Amino acid sequence: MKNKSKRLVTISQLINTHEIHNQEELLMLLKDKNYTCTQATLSRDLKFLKVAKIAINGKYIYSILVDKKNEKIKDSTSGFVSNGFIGLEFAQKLALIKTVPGYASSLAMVMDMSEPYEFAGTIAGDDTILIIPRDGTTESDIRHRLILIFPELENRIRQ
Amino acid sequence: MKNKSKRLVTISQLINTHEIHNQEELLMLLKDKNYTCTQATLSRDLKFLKVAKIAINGKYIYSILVDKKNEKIKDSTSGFVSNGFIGLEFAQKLALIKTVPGYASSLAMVMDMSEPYEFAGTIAGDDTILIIPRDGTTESDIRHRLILIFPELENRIRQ
DNA sequence: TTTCATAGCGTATAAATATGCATTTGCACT
DNA sequence: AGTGCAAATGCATATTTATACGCTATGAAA
Repeated sequence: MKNKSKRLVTISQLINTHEIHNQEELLMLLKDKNYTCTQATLSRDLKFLKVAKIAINGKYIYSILVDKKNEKIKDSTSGFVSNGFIGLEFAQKLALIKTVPGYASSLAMVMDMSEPYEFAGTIAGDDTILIIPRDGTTESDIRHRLILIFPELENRIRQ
Repeated sequence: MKNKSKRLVTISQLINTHEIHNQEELLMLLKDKNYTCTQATLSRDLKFLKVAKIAINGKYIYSILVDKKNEKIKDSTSGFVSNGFIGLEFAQKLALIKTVPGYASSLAMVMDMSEPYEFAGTIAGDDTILIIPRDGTTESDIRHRLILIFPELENRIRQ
């Protein structure tokens, strides 16, 4: 169960680093990394990750549109930025992230850059970020999305 | 034979203007425009056009990647007092206005000056304004109020 | 005009993907 | 520990998509 978010992170990494042509192939790659699941689960994962299958010179490969940006951000700043993270809390259908004073806007900026569907918008103060979830988005959806953006915070984001 | 290129153009237009969930649906839309072909042909066309099927909001829709980016670029360049306005959205009974980075507070200030009854309050970040509607205020009320404040944005505010 | 070569496409079907349903698992709360 | 819930997942299958194969139409070259 709590394997899911790790698997999602792994999948998005694999997709960014490999040419994956179908879900069977992805299944194998995951098996190599000691994740066992079925094609059905992958289908659901790919849906969640907004992975697209697209033709590139005659072949179909998977690609993550939004998370490609993520990758770039992560490379440079994410590790540093997420230092400011203190905690996540939900109230009135809204998500609130507490940060070290001064860190809120940079954290929010990183979050916004990948334009996650689940976030209708975010507003950052000095030490608090307010995330307004899109209607229909669950607390769990928000958590998963945040883990994708900040994998290193998984333990603290997971419920 | 030379019908193909026309069809391809039509297809890409349809994809940019409709939410198409599968090739059957596209087939129907094409039939409406007097193109007759089979699913097999569409599959080849979509491959050629590098169209991707991607999950948005729980549904799968086709999208042409390059054109999506263009759209985003277009959105953030217009010219008026309401310069920075990018978009309006409702979530969790709140209204969210997206602006060009840096523009949120000036836009919010303009809105606040007329002290609209419908707004219990507004909070501006860097590129997002959160409007908290008074209890009993509907989405439609908010839209009308915003149109009064920014008449030039009517098309983009009206649902 | 005849002959090739090739692009375009339909048919049938293979391959790939999505999903309804049932089951299991983990968690919160007694 | 026991109960109830919701998330996670597998299984089986429906749905969707890709493609092998063969036919036709078109144009180029002889």
